[in-house]
Amino acid sequence: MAKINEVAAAAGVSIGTVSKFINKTKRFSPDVERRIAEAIERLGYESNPLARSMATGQTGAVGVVIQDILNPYFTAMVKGVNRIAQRNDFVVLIVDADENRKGERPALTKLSRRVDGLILNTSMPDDDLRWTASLGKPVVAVGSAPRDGLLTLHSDPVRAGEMLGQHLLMEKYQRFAYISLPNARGDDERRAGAEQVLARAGLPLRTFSVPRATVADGERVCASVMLSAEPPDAVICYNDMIAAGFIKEAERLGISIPHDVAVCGFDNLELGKLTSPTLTSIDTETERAGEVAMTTLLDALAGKSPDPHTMLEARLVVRESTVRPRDARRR
Amino acid sequence: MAKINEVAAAAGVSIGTVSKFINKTKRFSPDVERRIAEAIERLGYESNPLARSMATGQTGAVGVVIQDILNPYFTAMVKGVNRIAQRNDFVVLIVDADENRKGERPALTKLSRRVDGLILNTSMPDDDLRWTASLGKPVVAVGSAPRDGLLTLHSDPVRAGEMLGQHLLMEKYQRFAYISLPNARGDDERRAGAEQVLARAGLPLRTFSVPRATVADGERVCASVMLSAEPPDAVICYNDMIAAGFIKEAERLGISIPHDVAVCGFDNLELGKLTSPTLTSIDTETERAGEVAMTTLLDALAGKSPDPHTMLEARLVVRESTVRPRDARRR
DNA sequence: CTGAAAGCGCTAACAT
DNA sequence: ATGTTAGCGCTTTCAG
Repeated sequence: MAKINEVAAAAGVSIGTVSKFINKTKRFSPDVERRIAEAIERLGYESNPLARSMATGQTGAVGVVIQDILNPYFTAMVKGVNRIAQRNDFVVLIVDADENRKGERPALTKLSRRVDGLILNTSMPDDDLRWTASLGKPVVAVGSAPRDGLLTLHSDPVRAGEMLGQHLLMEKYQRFAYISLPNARGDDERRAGAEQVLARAGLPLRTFSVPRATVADGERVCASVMLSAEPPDAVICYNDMIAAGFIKEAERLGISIPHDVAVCGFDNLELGKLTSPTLTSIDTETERAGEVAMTTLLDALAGKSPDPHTMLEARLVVRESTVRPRDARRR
Repeated sequence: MAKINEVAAAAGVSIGTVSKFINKTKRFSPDVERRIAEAIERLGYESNPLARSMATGQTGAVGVVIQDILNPYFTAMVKGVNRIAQRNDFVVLIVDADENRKGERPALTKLSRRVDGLILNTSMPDDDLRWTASLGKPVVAVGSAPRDGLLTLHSDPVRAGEMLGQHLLMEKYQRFAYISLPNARGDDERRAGAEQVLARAGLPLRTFSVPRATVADGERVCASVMLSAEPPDAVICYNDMIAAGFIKEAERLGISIPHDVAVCGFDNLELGKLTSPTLTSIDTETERAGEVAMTTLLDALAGKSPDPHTMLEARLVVRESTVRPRDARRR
């Protein structure tokens, strides 16, 4: 691979001139420019990004940390990030937190040395999150409440929980359960939102929990929730993965949705359109969130001081899993 | 952030000594080692990976190019790659080919400068694929037939098509259709495999096609396939995304699966367990493929010359979408 | 067993 | 308008 000095030699100019030409940081006489361009072309020269980073202190890379790449919620965000990144000639470095052996901090420290900024979408203890500000690079925390020193981007999870609760009340459900993913980001808030709305109607919310946000865990929890003395007639799941598993297992158990029980989740994943019945959920425009996160980061890197805290509006997406046919509801 | 010279100064040794100590490339007297360790600890020193790369020519990064990060097939592979990468202190750089504006070659050239090796899982013209060998870095092509100059990893797509065809024949289906994704990797082979098996039974295979491998496209094609003069009673889709969409739309159209038509796909995505009926598919152990790809790459980087061409066994996973209840089949 | 110094390829401030 | 040169932070050969 040709180096800048070879190009300079071939074009009969100095190495500095080539550098300036490449970075468009200075113009030269048409003759010189032509010679350089021609040399670059002929040698197939491409500037070495590492050497460039070394000299400029900028990497042209961003780090994205997500909880689990198998969860479409996270990949949707990555899609958005990727789109904006590639458009701006940035490269994205991805870390799957679930696969990370050695705690968050060491991993983040290592990662941060290789990138200009970070986008975080994980359930990370509050302490760790706050600590990231000390990395000396801009970080966008997706799904986190506003916080000094960080750029954040989120949609109100309490509000989302309320929407689901309110919707279920309007559909005349009576006995509510919440499937929690303890310690996950937004878990408490989603639950609290639903709980508040139900409490206002004088109705309690029972909580169950699963260890991971997977379809398999949703399946596993279904029987223990539904085959009990007083099963709920409406269950709100921490996310759509769990909800989808729950629905599938209910089908196997001969439990009819939404006739026997309503089921809903959060994130509005595409798989919610594939289940039978289709899944009611909360849409948070995840892909767009990724775009916004990356745009915000780029602005910060460009010294534009963007809005530090962006709030995205959540939307209730009602599908079959929570809506009883008219006559059934009347009983 | 502390630099190596500060550590050296603090420990009262030379900068070279610190470097050797860090890289365990040489041992020193207990006293010196203690002093260095202590200085590193106290200053919170971490070696700058960029400078290190500059000096060694190694980046500790791999590039992964996938077709579409929204397709779980690709993310499953990335999961596997990520696992092995993180275990070996490698970082992964991801590129979504669908979001890539400027052709494959420029994008790959740029990417390759930042990494030690590449893992490719895209549908790329054969020419381009062959060309990647000239990048001067090891590349693992997942899902590609063996090819000189490249490391490859794939499971026989013709065989996979055969399995599905044979299975459908055994279930006594008669009128077959294939939903193709033209130019996609393995499309021709999957189709050919099925076609051969059916031809042996004297049965033809009609081909339809979709522009993208998405659920939405599967939904869209369903009506035009099924609401025609002589609709098929068994359809093989290029992948599970298309198949899942097809199934969902069939449900809406009042077409019963597998009673009216059998549907199957490739990749054995998790969403195939969520549809109703559940989806018959071909499992290619995608996540493991990612692990193997990364392991192979690491071996190549370590100069171990691994098996250049690995073949993974595909497996037929029969679910509800292709199996008629006994009595229905007897008619 | 430890130190000095020459690079890795490029940028940017300073000369000319 | 173009050239010179001192770094960027680290590794590694070669001396001592």
